[in-house]
Amino acid sequence: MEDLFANQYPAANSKNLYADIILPVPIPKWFTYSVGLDIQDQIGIGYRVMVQFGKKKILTGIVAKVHQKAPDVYQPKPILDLLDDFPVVNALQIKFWSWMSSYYCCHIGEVMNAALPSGLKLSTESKVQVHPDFDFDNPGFPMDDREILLLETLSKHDEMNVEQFDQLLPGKTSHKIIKSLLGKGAILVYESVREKYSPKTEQRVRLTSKYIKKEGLLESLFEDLKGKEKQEAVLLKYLQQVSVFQKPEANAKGLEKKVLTDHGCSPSSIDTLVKKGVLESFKVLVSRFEVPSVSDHGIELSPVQGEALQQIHAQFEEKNTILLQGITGSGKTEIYAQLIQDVLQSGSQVLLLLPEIALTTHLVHRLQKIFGDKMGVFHSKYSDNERVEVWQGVLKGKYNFIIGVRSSLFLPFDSLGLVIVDEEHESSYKQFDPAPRFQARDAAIMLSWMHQAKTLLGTATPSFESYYNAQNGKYGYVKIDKRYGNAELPHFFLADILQDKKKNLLKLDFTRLLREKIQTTLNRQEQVLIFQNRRGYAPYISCDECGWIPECEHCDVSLTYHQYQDELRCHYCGFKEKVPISCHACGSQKITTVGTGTERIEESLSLLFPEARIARMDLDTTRSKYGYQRILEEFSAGNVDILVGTQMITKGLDFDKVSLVGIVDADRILFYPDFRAGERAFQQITQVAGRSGRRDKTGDVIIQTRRPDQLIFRQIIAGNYNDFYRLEMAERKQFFYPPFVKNIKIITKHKDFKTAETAAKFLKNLLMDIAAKKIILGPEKSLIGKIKNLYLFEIWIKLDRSGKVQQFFKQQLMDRIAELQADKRFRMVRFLVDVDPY
DNA sequence: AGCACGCCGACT
DNA sequence: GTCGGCGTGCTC
Repeated sequence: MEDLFANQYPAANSKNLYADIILPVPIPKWFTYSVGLDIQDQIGIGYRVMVQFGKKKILTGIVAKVHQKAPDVYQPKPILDLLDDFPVVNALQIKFWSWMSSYYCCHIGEVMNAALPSGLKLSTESKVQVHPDFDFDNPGFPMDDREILLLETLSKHDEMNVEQFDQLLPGKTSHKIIKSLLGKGAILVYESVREKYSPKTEQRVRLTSKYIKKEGLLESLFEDLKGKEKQEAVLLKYLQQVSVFQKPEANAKGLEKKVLTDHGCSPSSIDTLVKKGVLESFKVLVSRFEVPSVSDHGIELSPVQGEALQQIHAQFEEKNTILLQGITGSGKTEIYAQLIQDVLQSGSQVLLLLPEIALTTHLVHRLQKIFGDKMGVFHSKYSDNERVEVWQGVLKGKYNFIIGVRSSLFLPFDSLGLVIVDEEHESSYKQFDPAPRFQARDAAIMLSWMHQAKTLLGTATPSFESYYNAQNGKYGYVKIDKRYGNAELPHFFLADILQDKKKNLLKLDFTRLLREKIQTTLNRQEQVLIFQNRRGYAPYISCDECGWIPECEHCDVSLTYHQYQDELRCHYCGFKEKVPISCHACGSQKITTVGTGTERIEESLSLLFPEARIARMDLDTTRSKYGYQRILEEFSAGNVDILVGTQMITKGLDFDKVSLVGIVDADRILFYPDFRAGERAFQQITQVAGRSGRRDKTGDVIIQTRRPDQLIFRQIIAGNYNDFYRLEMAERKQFFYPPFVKNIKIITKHKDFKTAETAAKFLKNLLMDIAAKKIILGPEKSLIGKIKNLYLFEIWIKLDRSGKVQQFFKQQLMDRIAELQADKRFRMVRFLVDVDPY
C-alpha cells in the first residue's frame, strides 16, 4: 500500500517542530515525528498521539520530547492526531520510565507497556467495508466462490474486522482474498481506533418534574392507574424508596432501576411508565469501587510505636530512606498510618507498596477504615477497566493515597511525599518476565528521589542489600524488637526427620513431635498452619523397577503429579498429561509418587487427623480473583482447623487463634543452589514462624529437618538476625556476591542447543574486552536447560558497584548484543538481560 | 515484535 | 503454472 500521508509532509514541516514518541514496540530507537501546525500549540510531554508506523500500522504512542532538531537522514512522518486535552502521563513519569529503561537494560517502549493500563493504550484494528461504488450485479471482474461468500457476508454488515473473516474462511486464506478484492476496488480497508476503557454506568429512574411541581397531579395519576396493578406497584415502590416531596433533591438523584426490579417490579411496566412520561430513565457514571465508610478510627500508638515514629521523623531530617525493622507483630501498620496521615495533611501523595499476596489482608482493611475513599487500591487481579479508574483517580486527585502492588509505581503521581515499601525483603518485588525486569523496592527509592520524597522500607527480616545500606549509613535505621502488647516470641522446636525415620516414628512426612503438637493444638481448639513450599501432590513420579521419571516434552524438568485432577503437569510451560498406567521405559505398572507437595500434605493430614477441618492455600486454590480472600475468611472465621500452604500463608495472616506453625521440610528452602538461599531461608522461616501466637498467647513453631545441626537454625531460633547477617556477609564478600558487587545475568534462548550456546560464548568474548572492573562467569546451561522448547544458557557478570562503571558497562553490553543480533546466525537468538537478578 | 518482500518446493 | 513456506530487512 502506498503511503497515505505523503502529501502532508510539506505542510507539517513548515514550522519545524518535532516530537520524539515512545511507541509500544521493542525496538531500541527513538522515533521522531513531525508536529503539524494545527497541534503545535497544544502538544507537550505526556500526550497520547496517533502515528503511522511502517506502511499501514497505526499506533498510539506518548510524547517524550518536543524539539526543533530535524532528523538528518530521513523525512519524519507527521503525527496524525492528538488524542488528549491533557497529558495522561506527566514529565516525572517519563523521567522515571527512561531511568528504568537504562538501569534495567530494556527499551522504553517495554516500560511504557508495563506502565500504562491497556485501557489507555489505544489499539487499531483493520476494518473492511464494501466499496460504495461496488455493484454486486455488475462486478466488472470474475469472482470465485470465496470472493462471493466474503462479499455477501460483508454486505449484510456495515463493517467487519479481519478476524471475523478468519473464522468465516478456513486457514489464512481470508487475508489473500481481502487483498485481491481491495486491488479490484470492491472493498475498502481502513484502520479504526477503539477506546478500550468503558466507564461503568447505572440505569436510574426518577419521577418527571411535573408531578412534583403540580399539586394533585400525582393523585389523579393513581386514579388513571386503577386496574393496572403492576404499574401502580412500581410507582408505590418508587415513592416508598424516595420521599419526593420532602426531599426534591432525592428525586433528582432518582433510584437505581435494579432496586425496583429486585423488589419484584417488572422491567416492562417500568418501561411503560417511562413511555407515559411518568418516570424518566437516565444513566449515571458510577465507580467500580465501593466507597467504604470512613469511620473516624483514630490511630493510637503504643509507647514503643510512638518512640519508633519519633526516630523515623528525626532520621528523615537527614536521610531520604529509612529501614524499619520491626519483628512480626510489632505493629508497623499503626506507624505507617500515622506517617501517611501526616504526609496527606501536608498535601502530598503517598504510595504504599505491598507484595501481591499481602494485599487482600486485614492491613488493607485497617487502612481503608482510616483513610476511606481517599485511598485507592491497585491490585494485580483488577480488570483493566478497574485499573484505568484507579489511574484516573490519581490523575484527578481523587486518590492521594495508593496502596498497591509493584506496578502501582507507574501511576501518575505528581507530588509524592512518602513511599512505603512493606515487606521490603520480599522477592516477588522483582519482576522477571516480561521486561522491564525491575526490582520494585529499588525503583521505588528512585521514584521517591525524583519526587524529593522520603522512602520507608519495612520488614521483620531485612534484605541483605537494605541492611547493608543501613549499616553503612546510606539509609537510616529504626528497630522495634518488642511485639505489640508485649506478646512473646514463639517457642521453636527442631524435629529431626532422619532420627524419626530410623525409629519408625515418621508417619506420612510428619515427625512424632509435630504430630503430637498438632493434636494438642486441635484439642485446645486452636489453629495450625502447615508450611510446605511446593505445590501439587508430589514433585514427580517414578517407576519402581527401572527408575524412569516422566518429563515434560517441552522443558527440561520432571512433571509434577497433581492428584486432584489425576494428571502430570509442567510448572514451567503448563503442559499436562494423564498419569501413565505403565512405565514408558520398561512397561512395569509399579509407578509411585516421590516427594511431597501441598496436596499430599493435605491428604496426609486428613488421614492423621480425620476429625480436623483442613484447607489448602496455594497457587492452585487461589487462581480466581477472590480465591485468597475466601480461604482467609474461612480460616479467620474458625471454619478451618489446619491450613496447609506454600509461601502464600507467610504473608499478612494475623489470626489470634494460630498457636502452632509446622514447617514440613526446612531443608528444601535451605539447600538450594543460589547464593541467596540462606537469606531466603532465614526470612521465610522467621516470617512463617511469626504467624504463631499473638497478644497474650505464646505459639509454637516446629521445624522439621534432616540437618538439625545447621547453624542457621540456631540463629533463627534466637532471632539473631545480626549474627546470621555478619557470617553470611563475610562469605558474600569473599566470593564476590551482592551487595559487594552488582550482578547482571544474561540468558540466551534458542531452539537449538548449539546456537544458544554459541551465541552465549560469542557474547562472553565480546564482553571480556569491555574495560570495566568485572568478573564474568559462564556461559553455562541454565538450571532448567530447556523451557518451552527453547534452550537456555546463562552468563553471570559481577560488576564493580560504582555507578559510573555500571552505566558504562550496560551501554557497552547493549551495543555488543545489538552487534551479535546483526549476525544472521544469531538473528533468532533472544538475549535477556536481567539486572540485579534473583 | 509484526509485517511485507522475495526466493524455493508440492500441488491443482 | 501457482500457492504458500519462512528467511531477512525495516519500522521515524
